[in-house]
Amino acid sequence: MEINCLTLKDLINPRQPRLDFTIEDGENAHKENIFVDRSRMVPKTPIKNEPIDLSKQKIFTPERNPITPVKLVDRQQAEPWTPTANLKMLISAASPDIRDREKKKELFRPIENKDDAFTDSLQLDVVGGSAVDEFEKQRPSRKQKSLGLLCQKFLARYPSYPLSTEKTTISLDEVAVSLGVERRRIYDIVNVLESLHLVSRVAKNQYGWHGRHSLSKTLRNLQRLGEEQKYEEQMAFLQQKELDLMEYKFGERKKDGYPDSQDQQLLDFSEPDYPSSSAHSRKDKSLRIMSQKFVMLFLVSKTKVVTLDVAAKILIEESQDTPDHSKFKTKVRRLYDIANVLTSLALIKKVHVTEERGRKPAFKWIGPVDFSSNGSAGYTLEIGSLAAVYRQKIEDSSQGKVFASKRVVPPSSSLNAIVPSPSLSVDSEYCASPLAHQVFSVAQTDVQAFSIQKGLNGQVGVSLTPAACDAESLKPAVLASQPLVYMPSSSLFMLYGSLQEGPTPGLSSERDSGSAEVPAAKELPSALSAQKRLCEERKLQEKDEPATKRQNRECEDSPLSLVMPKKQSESTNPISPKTMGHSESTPLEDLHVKSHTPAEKEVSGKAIANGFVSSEWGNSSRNTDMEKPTEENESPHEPSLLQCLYVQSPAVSGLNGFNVLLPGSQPSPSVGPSSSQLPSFSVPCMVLPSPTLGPFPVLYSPSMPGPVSSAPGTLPNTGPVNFGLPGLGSAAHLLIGPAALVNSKTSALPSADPQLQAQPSLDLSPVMSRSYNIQPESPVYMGHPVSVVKLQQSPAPLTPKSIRRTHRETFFKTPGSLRDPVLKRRERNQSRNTSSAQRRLEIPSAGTD
DNA sequence: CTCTCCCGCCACCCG
DNA sequence: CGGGTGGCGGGAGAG
Repeated sequence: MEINCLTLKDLINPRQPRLDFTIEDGENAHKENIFVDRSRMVPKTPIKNEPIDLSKQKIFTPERNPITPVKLVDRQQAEPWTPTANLKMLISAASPDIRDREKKKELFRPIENKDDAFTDSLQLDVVGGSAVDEFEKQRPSRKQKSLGLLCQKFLARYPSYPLSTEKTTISLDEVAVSLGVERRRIYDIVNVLESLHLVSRVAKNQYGWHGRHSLSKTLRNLQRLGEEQKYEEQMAFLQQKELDLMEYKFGERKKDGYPDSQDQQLLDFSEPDYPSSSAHSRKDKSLRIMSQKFVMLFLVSKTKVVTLDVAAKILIEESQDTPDHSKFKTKVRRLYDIANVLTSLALIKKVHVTEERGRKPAFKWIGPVDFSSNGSAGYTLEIGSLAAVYRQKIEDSSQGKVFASKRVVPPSSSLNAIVPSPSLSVDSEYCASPLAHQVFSVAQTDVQAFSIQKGLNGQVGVSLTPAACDAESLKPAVLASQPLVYMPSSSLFMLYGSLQEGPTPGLSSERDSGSAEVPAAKELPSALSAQKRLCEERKLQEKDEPATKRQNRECEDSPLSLVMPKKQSESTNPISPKTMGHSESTPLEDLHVKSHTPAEKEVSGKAIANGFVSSEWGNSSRNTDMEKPTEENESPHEPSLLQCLYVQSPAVSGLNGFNVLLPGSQPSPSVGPSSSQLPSFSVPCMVLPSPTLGPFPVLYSPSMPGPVSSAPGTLPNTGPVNFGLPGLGSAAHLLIGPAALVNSKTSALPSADPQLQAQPSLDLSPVMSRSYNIQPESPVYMGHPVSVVKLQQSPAPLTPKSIRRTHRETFFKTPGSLRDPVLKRRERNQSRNTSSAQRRLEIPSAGTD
C-alpha cells in the first residue's frame, strides 16, 4: 500500500503529468503513442521523482525534438525481442492500460518493480535504451499514434460512471495538450463519444463528460432507430451484393427503407440530460451521425458483425453522398476512425470476415446488447449459446482446430498463443493490441470465430442465428450476443470458456462503465454476468447501496462465476471442458437455442462435471449462485491447488469490477462466511482449477487467504464483503490464490488487461484495492476487472469506507475551469493532465486516504 | 500489393 | 475577421 500510496499521490499531483506521460510512453511502447507524451515531457522537466523516468526520458528524449512525435517506444509490440518482450506483449495485449499504470508505478518504484515483466520490459528499454531508442525512433509506429490509443488515453482521463453530482468538463485544448496531439484528433474522438452521449459540448473547446451512465439507453435508442431504418435489411442486402463496392447501389435501397431525415436527427434522441446534442449545427456532424449509424448497424445486426464496406455503403447512401468510390474510400476512412473510438470503448472489436472473396475487415459488437430485452430469457439464451460456443471452441481446439482459449489459458504464454491461435476467419487483432478489453474481446472473438469458422466450414451451422443469416453468409453470425468469454486477465479465464457461461451477452446494459479502458474487463464480466447483474442489482437495491456504487454495479456487471470443483479441476483440465465439448457435433445453434435455461443447466452440469460451473449466467434466477460456487469451491482438498474463486464483481463503473479469486481451498471456510455476505452482492465467483490458475498470472498472497477467512476485517473478507454491499457494483477483481501461481510479475498481467483504468470511477474498487493493497505493480488496482490484486495483508485499510468514490471522481474531473482559451495550452499543458494512469492512481489514493 | 488511417489543408460557421 | 470545428483525401506505414 505504501507504495501505492506514494504512487497515487504522485499521480494525483498534477506535477507529475510528466511522469505519467513518461510512463505512458513506456507503455506506449507497447501500444500507445508515446511520443506525444514524451514531447511534453521532454520539454518539461523530467519527472523529479523517478529515476525511471529518467531512464525513459533518456530513451525518449535523446534525439527527438521535444515536439516531434517521434516515438521511441514500442518496438516491442512489433517485435518481441525477448521472452520478456513477449511477456510484455502479452501484457499489453491483455491490458495496455494496466500496463501503463504499472509502468507508471514502476517508475515510481523502480526497484521494486523489477519483478514485473513490465519492469523488465522497461528495464530493457532502459538498458537497451540506446539501442532501443534508436529502434524506437525509427519506428514511431503509427500505432502509437493511432486514434484508438489516443482515445483510450482520453477515456482514461474520465470516470466511466461519474457521479451525477460531478460535472466533468473536458477542455479540448487541455486534452490535446496532455495527450500530445493536435486538437483535430480530439475532435474525432469527441465527436464519436458525443454520438453516444458520453460527452456533450458545453462550450467552445469544452465538452462535458457524461460517462456511460446512459450508454445503454443511448444504445437502445440507436437500436430502435436502426430497426426503424431497416438497417438490418439493408445490411443483408448489401452484404449479398457486396460484390463490388462500386456496384453497391444504394439509392434504391436507401429508399427502401429508411428515412434519411432521421439520421440527421439521431442526435436528437439524446438523452434529456445531455445538453450536448444540441449541436451546433454545423454542417454535418457527419462524423457523429456516422458514428451513430455505424453503431446502429451493429445493434440491429443479428450477427453483430459489420463489415466496413457494408457500413460504408449504407452510410454513403444515407448521407446521400453520391455513391462515389471516392466517397466510399473516404467513408471507410471515417469508419476506421469511428471504429477506433468504439473499440476503445470496448463496444466493438475488430475482426475479419472471411468470405468467398476473401477476408474483409469488419467489426464485431461486443458491447451491451439486447437492451430491450433486459433480462429476460433472451439473455439466458444467449448465454447458453455462448456456452455452447465456447465449448465448441474448445473442442475445436482440442480437435486440433486452433482455439485460442486453450492456449490462452496458459499464463504468459497464453497471450502469445492467443494471437496466433485463431485460425478462424475472424481474427482479433487486438489480441496483440493494446487494449485490455480488447484482449478479452479477443477471447470472445475467438470464440465467435470458431463458431464462425464452423459455420464456414459447415461444421456448425452458422445458422445459429437466423438473423445472422443475412449477413452471415458472409459474415459469421455467430452469436449476436456478445462474447462471453470472460477472460480476466487476459489469459486467465479465457480458457474456460467455461465461463462462457458468463455471458450474458448483452445484458449489461451499461456495464461497461469502464469506459474504454476498462471495458474489456468489464465487458466480459458484464457480458457474462449481465444476468447476474440483474439479480445482483435487485439484491443490491434491496440492500441499498450507495448510489454511486449502485450505478456501477448496475452497469456492470454481473459477474459470473464459475466454480470449479477442485475435483473437477483436478480431473479436468482447464481445457478439459472442451472435452465435453462434443461441441462440434452440436451445432452451435442447438446449443444456443437451447442453451437457454436448459442449456445452462446442461452447461452447468457439464461444467461442473468438467469442473466448472457457471453460476450466474445461469440466470438471474440464481443470483446467488455465487455463493454456491463458493461453497462448492471449497476445495478443501488442495488449497494448494489453487482452486480459486474468481469473484468478479461488477464493477462497471470503473472501479468496480473487482474480481476476486479466492483460493479454493481456503475459501470455503473463509469464503463461507464471506460468501454469505457475498451473496449480497452476488458476486460471481470463478473457481479455477489449480492448473488453470497456474498459468495465470494471478497473484496470490498467502496472506490473503488467511485474512480472508480469519480476519474478516482484513482484507479479503471484508473486502469482498464490503464491497459487496456497497459495491457490488464495483467489481474489483481480486485474485486470491493460495498458491501464487503467478509471480507478482505475472500479476501484472492480469491486472493489466482487463479493465483499464477506467475503473477508477468506481468507488468500491478503490476501496478494495486499498484495503487489499493492491500492489502497485499490479495495475489491477483500480478496477480492472481482471486485474488481480494481491492481497497481502493488507494494511489495514480494509475497511471500507467503502466508498470513496467521490473522491476519486474528483480526481478525475478535469478542471472545468481550466480550459484556457489560449492556445498556448499545448505548451504549457503538460503539467496537469494526467494521463489516465494518474487518474487511476489517484483514485486509489483517494481510497487510501 | 492491400489495408489502415495519420496528418493537416482548408472550408465552414459562429461569435 | 479570427478562431473553433471538422470534412476530406493524399499519402505512407504496416502487414
